Amino acid sequence: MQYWLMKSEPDAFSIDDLQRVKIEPWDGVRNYQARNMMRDQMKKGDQIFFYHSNCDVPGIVGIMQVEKPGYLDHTAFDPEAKYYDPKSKEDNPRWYMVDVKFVKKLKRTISLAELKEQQPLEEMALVRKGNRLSIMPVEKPQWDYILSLL
DNA sequence: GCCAACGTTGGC
DNA sequence: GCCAACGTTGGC
Repeated sequence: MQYWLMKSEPDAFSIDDLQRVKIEPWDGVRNYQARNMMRDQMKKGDQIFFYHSNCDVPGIVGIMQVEKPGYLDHTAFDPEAKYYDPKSKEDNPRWYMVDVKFVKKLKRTISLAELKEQQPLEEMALVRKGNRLSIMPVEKPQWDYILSLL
């Protein structure tokens, strides 16, 4: 069992959206590090923090889990799609995604500001300056510590 | 292989 | 809306 954190802009797709649809293909990721984690490392049942970025109060808002491990992100082949990538070919696909499933919404947002105050979390990529990775692994002790803040 | 230019992310 | 920090692209 591994633990992860995935970012989404709530204007585009929020924890409430996930609660409504239950299962969502996490498409549109166009970053190689994130791609590699989805394609090679994420397993069904892995637990994931849902993080709201680019909003009034950025932070962790819920928990989801991997429902379907890495598979082709077909939206890269579609010229009409927002994240169309003409360099991703069907015979040599470049991008992958996973399906995620709603687990729960936290009773409050654990804000980035609060996370930055936590000494046990200072090694987390999330709180490091300039971090832009939209998917990152979370260590089990960090996962437990964050939940203990609730 | 270097690096300038450009585009994107995301906090503030 | 600004801008720092990155990642990508493409000329050389």
